[in-house]
Amino acid sequence: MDTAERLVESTRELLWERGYTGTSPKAIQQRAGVGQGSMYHHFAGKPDLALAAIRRTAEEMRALAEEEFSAPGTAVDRVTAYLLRERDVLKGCPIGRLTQDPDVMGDPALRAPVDETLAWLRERLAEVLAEGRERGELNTVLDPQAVAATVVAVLQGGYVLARAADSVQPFDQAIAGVLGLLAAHISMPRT
Amino acid sequence: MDTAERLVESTRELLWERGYTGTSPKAIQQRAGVGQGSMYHHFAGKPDLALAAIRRTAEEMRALAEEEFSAPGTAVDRVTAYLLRERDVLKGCPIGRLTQDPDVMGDPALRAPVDETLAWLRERLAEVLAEGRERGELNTVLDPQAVAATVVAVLQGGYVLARAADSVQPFDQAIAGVLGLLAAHISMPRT
DNA sequence: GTCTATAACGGGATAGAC
DNA sequence: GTCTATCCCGTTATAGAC
Repeated sequence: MDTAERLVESTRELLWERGYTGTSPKAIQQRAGVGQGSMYHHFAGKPDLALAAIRRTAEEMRALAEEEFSAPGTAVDRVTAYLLRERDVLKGCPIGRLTQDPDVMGDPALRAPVDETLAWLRERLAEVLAEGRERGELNTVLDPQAVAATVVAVLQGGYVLARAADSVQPFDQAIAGVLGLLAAHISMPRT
Repeated sequence: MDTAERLVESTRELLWERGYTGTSPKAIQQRAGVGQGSMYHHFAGKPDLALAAIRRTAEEMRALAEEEFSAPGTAVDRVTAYLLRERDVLKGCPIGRLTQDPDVMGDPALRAPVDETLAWLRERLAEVLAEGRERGELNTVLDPQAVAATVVAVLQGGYVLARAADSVQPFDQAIAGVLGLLAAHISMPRT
C-alpha cells in the first residue's frame, strides 16, 4: 500500500472513530506512519483528505448494500437479509455519524457524499419494496418509500442506542421489532 | 438569569449544535456574555459544565416524553402522539448526538445521563406497549421491548436522515412508515 | 517525494489583581 | 465574583532543505 493509500485508510478509520472535528492531520500522519510534509505533498489539507476518505467509505457502503438488494429471494427476504447482516454495531455507521459534524455538513463538498449515500439507500430499498408489493408479497397499504425510510432509520437509530448502552442489545431489539411489525404485512407471492 | 445559569444554557445550546469536542470554553463564555475568570469560578472546567448541561437536557427530555406517555388514551394513541410530537428535526436529538462524541462516551460521568435517558425512554415505551397488549389493544405476537427499541431507533435514525438530506421529509417518512407497520397490529380494546 | 523547521492561531486552564 | 495576564500545548498549515 503506497503513501497516499495509507493516508486515506487512516483518515477513514479516524473519521469513523472520532469524527471530522475530532480528527487532526497529525493523528492521521501518525496512524499512517507518514511524515508531515509527505501528507501535504499528496493532499491539499484536511478537507481534501477527508473528501477522499468519505467518498471511498460511501462507495464501499453502497457496494455492500447492493449485494443484499440484488440477491435472489423475495423482496422481504432481501430487506431482512440487509437488516440482519453482520455489522460493527458499536462503532456505528461511518457515514451516518458524519451527519453530526457541523464542519462536514457545512461544507457542500464533504456533505454531498453523505447526503447521496443515505438518499440512495432509501431509494434502493423503496425499489425493492415496491417490487415486492407488485408481486403480491407485501401488503399494498404500505408506502414503499415510507417503509424504506423506516428501515434505514431503524439501523441508524439502532447504532445510537447501542453506543449509548455500550451493548448491541438495543440494536438487535430494534431490528427484531421492525421485523416483527413487518411480518403481519407479508403474504404469499402470486407465483 | 444569573451567571451560572447563563453558562449552563449556552453550553446546552452549543453541545446541541456542535457537540462536545466542537465546543470550546471560549465559545461558551462569549455566548453567555461571561468572562473567562467568571466561568472558572462557577465551574471546574469544560467537563464539569458539560455535565451540568447534559443533566439538565436529559431531565427536560424525560419530562417532555413522560407528558405524552402518561396522557389519557390507548397505548397506541400515546405512542403515536409521542412519535408525531412537534420536534426540531433538523437540529436532531441533543442527547442522541452525544453518542457520537468519543470524549463524552469515554467519560463515565458524562456518559451516564446519555445512557440512562435512552434506556429510560425504551423502558417507558415498553411499559406503555405492554399495557396496551394486556388491554387487548395490541397484537400479542409483538414484543413490547423490541417495538419500544424500534420506536426510539426510528426517531434517532430519522434525525440522521433529515440532517443528511437537510430536509424533514425523510424523518416524516420514517415516522409514517413505522405507524403504517404498526397499524396492522392494532385491535379494538376489550372494554 | 519526504524531512525538519517555523509560525499563527485556538483550546483549556491557572494566577493573581481588583 | 469578575477581570486581565499568562502559559503550555495541539491544530493546521507553509517553507525550504535534502
